[in-house]
Amino acid sequence: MTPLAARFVHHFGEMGSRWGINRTVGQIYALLFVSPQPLCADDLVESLGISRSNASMGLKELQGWNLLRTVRHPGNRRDYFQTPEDVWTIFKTLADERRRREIAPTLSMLRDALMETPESEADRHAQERMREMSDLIELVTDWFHEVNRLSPQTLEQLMRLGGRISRLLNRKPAEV
Amino acid sequence: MTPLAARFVHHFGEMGSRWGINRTVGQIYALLFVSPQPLCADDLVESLGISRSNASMGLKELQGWNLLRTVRHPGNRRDYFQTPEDVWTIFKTLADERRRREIAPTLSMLRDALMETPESEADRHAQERMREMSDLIELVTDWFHEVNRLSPQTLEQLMRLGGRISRLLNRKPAEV
DNA sequence: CTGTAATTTCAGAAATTAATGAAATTACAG
DNA sequence: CTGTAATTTCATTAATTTCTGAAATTACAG
Repeated sequence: MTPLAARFVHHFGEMGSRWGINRTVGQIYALLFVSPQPLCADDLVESLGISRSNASMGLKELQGWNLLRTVRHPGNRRDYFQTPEDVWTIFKTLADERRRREIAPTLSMLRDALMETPESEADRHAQERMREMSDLIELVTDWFHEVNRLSPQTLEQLMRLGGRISRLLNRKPAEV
Repeated sequence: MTPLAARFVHHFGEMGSRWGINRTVGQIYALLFVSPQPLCADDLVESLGISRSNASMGLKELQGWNLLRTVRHPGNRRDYFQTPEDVWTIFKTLADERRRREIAPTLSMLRDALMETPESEADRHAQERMREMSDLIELVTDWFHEVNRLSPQTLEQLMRLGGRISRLLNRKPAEV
């Protein structure tokens, strides 16, 4: 690994805990992301100085996130791994997976709680708050899900528009 | 705490680790969020069965995220805490803080790395990948930042539009 | 098929993170 | 001011998470 790549890999290791992944998983993904060719588990062991089993678990974790592509060479029984070429693909996958793991369970809990008949004034108030949270989360995640289906070009167009979006929205409905 | 509130609080405790906060912090915020009135540290100690020092540290952590409002009653030296009334405010604060903590450091590292002169073909490729990542992150976070400044009404309008946004974007530029 | 290279599993060790209780500090009611 | 209620700090303990090495399993080259 060159010093440049090492800095990148090191940073991903450090940030890992803030992003809800462990150091090794962060480093593995960083290394695969900047690598010019796919790497096998033993490459990771050597470059990152980790155990073979740790490499295996890290790769499995990343595969569970749908963040890896596997490549096989005929006449060689090793698995080689790479990240998707297109960074938008990575971004969308990350967004989808985080929605599934970090938001969907909460939405489901909220829906259940909102079905209950409140037993007291305190419950009534709690349900009101939960309703507000539920509506907001649903609105934001459904929107994100929709927008995530747009083509990278349309998405970029939308992003570049930024806050000027409000001008578009303030036209009269018939125009839209 | 009623069973309904307890379920909500328990869920936030469980999800804490996925969200990058500890169990106690998650539970404190959940309890304050559904509580009809502001609570003091000792209320949290009693309701959550945690130590006084843990309550203090949890509250400090949440204040560091700008997620709490403090209320004081004259003639009483206790601090009372509540969450903002408007869930959009909470959402925006969360988004801003996460950008600052989880994304800004990476962007800064990428900018530094992209200033370096590549020493090899591998470095050249690594920088190309970092450039792609940097551009994407910058585009998305700047956009998010802009959109976060819109009024809750405009924001809701945009969200409700969902994927139909592409129709608006496909008009000829002069119209926009 | 067979032998073995490659991967995975998993129990325990190591490292990290969270929570407690006692002591120190702060801040305000009287 | 003063006394004390309230909060914060911090060293220690507890809990959790991560990592390793050995053993088991898988899968494919020959």
